[in-house]
Amino acid sequence: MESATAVAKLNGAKQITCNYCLARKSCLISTLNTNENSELSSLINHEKPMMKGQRLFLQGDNFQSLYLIRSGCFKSCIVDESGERQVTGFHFSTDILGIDGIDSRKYTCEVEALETSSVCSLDFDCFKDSSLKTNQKVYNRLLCAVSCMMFRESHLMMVLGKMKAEQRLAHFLLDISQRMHDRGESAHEFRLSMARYDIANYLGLAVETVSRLFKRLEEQGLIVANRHRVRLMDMDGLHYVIAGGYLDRRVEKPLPLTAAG
Amino acid sequence: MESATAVAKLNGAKQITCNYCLARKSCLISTLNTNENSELSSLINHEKPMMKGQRLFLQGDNFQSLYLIRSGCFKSCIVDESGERQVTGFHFSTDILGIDGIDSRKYTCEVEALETSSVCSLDFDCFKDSSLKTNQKVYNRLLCAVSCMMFRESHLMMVLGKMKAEQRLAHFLLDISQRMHDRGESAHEFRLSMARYDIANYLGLAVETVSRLFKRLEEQGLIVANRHRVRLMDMDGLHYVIAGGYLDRRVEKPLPLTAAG
DNA sequence: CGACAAATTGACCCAGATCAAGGACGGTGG
DNA sequence: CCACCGTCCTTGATCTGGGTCAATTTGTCG
Repeated sequence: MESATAVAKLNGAKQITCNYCLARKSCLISTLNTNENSELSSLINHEKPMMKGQRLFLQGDNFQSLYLIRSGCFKSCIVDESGERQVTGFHFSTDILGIDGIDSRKYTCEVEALETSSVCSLDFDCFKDSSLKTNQKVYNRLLCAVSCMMFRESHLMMVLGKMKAEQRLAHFLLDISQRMHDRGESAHEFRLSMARYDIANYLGLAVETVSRLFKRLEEQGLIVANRHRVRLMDMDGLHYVIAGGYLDRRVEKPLPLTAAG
Repeated sequence: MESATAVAKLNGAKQITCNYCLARKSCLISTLNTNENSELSSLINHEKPMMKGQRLFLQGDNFQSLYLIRSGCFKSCIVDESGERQVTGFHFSTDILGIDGIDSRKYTCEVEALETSSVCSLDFDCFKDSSLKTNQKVYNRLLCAVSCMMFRESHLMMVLGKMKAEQRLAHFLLDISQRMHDRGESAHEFRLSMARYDIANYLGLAVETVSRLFKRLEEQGLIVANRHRVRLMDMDGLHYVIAGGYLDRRVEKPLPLTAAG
């Protein structure tokens, strides 16, 4: 309910510096920020933490800032006329939010914190002017980030367009795993902050199906899942599932030997 | 088969100028190009026309240029390990191709002409340096174009994730219609250069389903379709279908009047 | 005109949606 | 600390949209 850009306005949290930011090593602008205390750093607003369920901005809000995720987890979704939501992505530390608003000057999706999270905001116009004038490397990094997101999205189309339910979930898990790894966390065990409902919506499946699939992957010995905690036991196996491998293996029930054998 | 960046190298077609380009009015750099004969214009390479089936670049090719579509129609797709293709988009005049390669310096999808088409190429590094130094408006327009593409893609997720087959096709037709309109062509009647197979793949459906759906939409009096030629008869009706409206109306068979009426 | 690819149409069936009940958690208040 | 409640998750039973297989039909191009 807590609307949107409101967050951007209650800036009194300026005491936080980039120096201890966990996302610093792969932040859009951190590298420059540490070396030369450039004028860019004055554009960064360290917002105060957001609670689970709070929205960073709503679809249709006026675009003003880009947001860099410092910690936590967000989901983005678009809402159609009838109010139906489609989850379009999950976002972790160092991801950039709000790029969709650059062209239309309105955010075209809404973003919600899935757990206690924090972001830095970056007034886009100031950022643009400043980075174009004084530090073009930063502007380039933005473009690279975008290019990278497009790569991710096109692969998601493969998932939604061509894969079966079990493959979709396996892909989803490996994708999260990879992103965790990229952030220096364990690729084998992590927390899934999002609800089953969100995963289902994101993958274009019913919640019940997702639930059954978690069970099935577990029966196949590929993962161990308990609510939000997930451990990947057999990454190769998961890759094999995506490639169309054993679609119905049960680990504990090998086929009984028969006389025919 | 005709590989890739090869096209970029056979540049002897420099005699073509932007002045008569059909895509000029909404080209990434045309506006500047006409006013001041900026140094940007020297970076634009008017490639010679491509034949149907020819590839602009392949997945994995080294990234060097962005391409602006002058005329024609392209499809982009990604290829997985097993060689399966997923169509990720269709592209018309003024669209920009190759953005996906900026980050990784490799094109991450392949692009193929669906009919005789032509493009301009733009060496990205030169373009970047030049536009950052002398004309930042252009660089901004690139970012806007990207932002715009992301908007399109997120909506596509809605289509693939939540919609039923008939809704997907209706959405697809209206999307093409809108883009034709944006380019100054008829929104009500146009040519679909892509094969049914490509549409099916793009929408995550079977070819047979697409075929049946074209028929169904025709029976409902919403469109008239003959192979590659399509006329939208009832745009509101199509919107209604997307919203979940009449899922099985037959136009020529109204319910017979009964005594109960 | 013949041959090959694209599109259509029909018949059948299964993955996954939907409907309907529980069960397990997490937060709140006593 | 426990009891209550609402929400999220799981599990089972049933139904159906659309995938798959197979057979024509229609274009298209040499």
